[in-house]
Amino acid sequence: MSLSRESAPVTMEMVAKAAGVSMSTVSRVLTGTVAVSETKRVAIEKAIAELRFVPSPVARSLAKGRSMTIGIVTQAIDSPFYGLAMRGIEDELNPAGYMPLFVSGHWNVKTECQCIDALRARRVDGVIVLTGRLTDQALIECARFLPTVVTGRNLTAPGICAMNFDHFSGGMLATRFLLESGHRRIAFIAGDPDQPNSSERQRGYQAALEAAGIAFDPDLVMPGDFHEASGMLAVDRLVTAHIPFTAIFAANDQMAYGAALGLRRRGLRVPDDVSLVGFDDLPGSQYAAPPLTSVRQPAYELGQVAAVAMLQMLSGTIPTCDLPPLTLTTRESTRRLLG
Amino acid sequence: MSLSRESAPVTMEMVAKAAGVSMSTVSRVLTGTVAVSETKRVAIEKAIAELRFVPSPVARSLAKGRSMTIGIVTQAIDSPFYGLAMRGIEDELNPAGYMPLFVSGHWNVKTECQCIDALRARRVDGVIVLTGRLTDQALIECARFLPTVVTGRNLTAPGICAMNFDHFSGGMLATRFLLESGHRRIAFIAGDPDQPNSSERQRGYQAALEAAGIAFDPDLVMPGDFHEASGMLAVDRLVTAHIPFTAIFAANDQMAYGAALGLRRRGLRVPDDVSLVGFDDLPGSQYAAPPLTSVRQPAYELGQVAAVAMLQMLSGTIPTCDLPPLTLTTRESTRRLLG
DNA sequence: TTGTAGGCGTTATCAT
DNA sequence: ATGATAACGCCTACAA
Repeated sequence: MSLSRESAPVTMEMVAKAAGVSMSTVSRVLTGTVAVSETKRVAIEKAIAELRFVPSPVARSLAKGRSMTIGIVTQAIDSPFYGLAMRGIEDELNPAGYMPLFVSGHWNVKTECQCIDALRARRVDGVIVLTGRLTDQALIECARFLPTVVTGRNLTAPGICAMNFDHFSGGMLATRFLLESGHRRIAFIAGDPDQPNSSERQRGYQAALEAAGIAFDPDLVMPGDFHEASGMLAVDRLVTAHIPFTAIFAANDQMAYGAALGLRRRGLRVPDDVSLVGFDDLPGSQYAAPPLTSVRQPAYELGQVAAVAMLQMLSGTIPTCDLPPLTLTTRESTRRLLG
Repeated sequence: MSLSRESAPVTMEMVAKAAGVSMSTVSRVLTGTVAVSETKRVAIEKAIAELRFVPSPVARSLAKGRSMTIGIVTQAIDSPFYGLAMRGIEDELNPAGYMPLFVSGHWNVKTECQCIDALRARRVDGVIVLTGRLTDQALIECARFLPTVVTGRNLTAPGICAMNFDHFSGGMLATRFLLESGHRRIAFIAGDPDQPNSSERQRGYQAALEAAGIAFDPDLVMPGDFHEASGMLAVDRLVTAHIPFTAIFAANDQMAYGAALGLRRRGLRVPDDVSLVGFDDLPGSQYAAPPLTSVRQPAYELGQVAAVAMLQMLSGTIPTCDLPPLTLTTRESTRRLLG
């Protein structure tokens, strides 16, 4: 296994020698800043091709002070939701010559801070923070050094571009749909209260009830943490406490999956006995059994918009931080309640 | 938005000046290679802390020729299966001071090649390829320059550490379980034939049938591509063609989800009418409706083992490429067929 | 248009 | 133990 690998990479100096020119000239055709005589250019390009020379971004970074790398603080590299956003970022950044550097904050303020430090140490040219629990202050501090875009919160500060979906409206959307389907006893499974938009969704739920003239019943609100198990537990509690309900609105799809399983365990069918609505519209929701009605958060587009905004900041133009409105994807987990 | 950001980062030179020593000495306490007098050490450490100095990995890379970065060629940054592996990699690499650099090959040979080129250009210290469609030759070529570990295939070559689960055994495991549960008409939904281990799983299926003395019926084998839709389509075809079956073994969980939906659409219940087994045991399978019986591939552990192997190669020791055997996780999607 | 020289922020090799 | 000094590979004035 102790293999002697290929020697040092081809350098610009070798190219210059092969083409019979100076390194500066090579550098010029590489960067394309200044005109170079046709004859030398072809000679250099030939040498580059023959030697299979690739300029070192490391050296380039050191010389220019830019790394062509954007740091992305995601919460978990295996998150189904942020995975899509990462993909959107990737798809926008790569064509622009930038490379995303993904690090995971794990919904932990301290870890997220370390992520940002690590990214700054790596000399990234900008930072995109996908939600997380960082304080606004920490982000403002980050923006003092680097162009910063953050999703999942509203924040106006110099050097920061924040973008957020309207989770309140999303909460209303789902609840209103259930109300219009004839449901009156709608349980709500809340998300992790420590996460930014969790309570917004609940506020939307309550607002929709109020608008429909339905009294808010706190017994119908179950705590949750955005994971499947908490959705299942919520159903258990509801049933055990003999609290009547004909529909459930879970603050995210994962909890809805858990709730579906909980209902199944109790012999309750979806949607025949209970209608179920989630939030996020994860890719898997399309193939859940039954396919889940959910408030769609276009995560891929979120990533794209975030990346474009970063590119704009980098090029000195004013970033556009506008996100599309949330929509409801109706599938088979909900049904009209016949009066 | 045109904010004037903080000026250039603190350099070692500034630390040296502040501590009244030379840059070399600062470098020494940083790298900890050579002894430094106690008095100077504290002075330097004090200066580092006060100036909040962080050494530049970029400059360090240039000087040392190592970037402390490992390139990871994953197939999709949002893949549920490889997401777990990436997490395992991350969790092993970070404590060792290395940072993973994730790029996506999208199951496309050309893209994967570009990924490797991009990683080499970024001067990563090693490459981990998560499966993919690269030719063995391409990997051997890669290994000429960088320590390379690859998952999902068996390959013995200098400088390469390959690791793979025993998909044949996995296929047998699932099929044997169904056979032992009394099933005789077991349909198989195949995976993408272009992916390395796809046919291995099918071979295991056939071998198990043979071992049980059951004639292999090609009508029971449906083509698939590892995506949900193809699982659903397979069920459609099976039912439409009036091919009798009491169980389905899908070559991965995603197709099993699709199959479950297809069965549901046809009014067939799982597991009452049809038992269903998947392959991978994705996190979501635990909360599928019903929870899915599946051949468990410990993806997180795979990532860990791959990362450890890389670390071992980097440190010059012989890497261990052994993976745990595949196991079967039995859940509610399968039932004993009463004879 | 082209080449020379200096700098980017570290580490490593020398002397001392 | 410490301090100059030369790499590391590239970019960019500056000069020609």
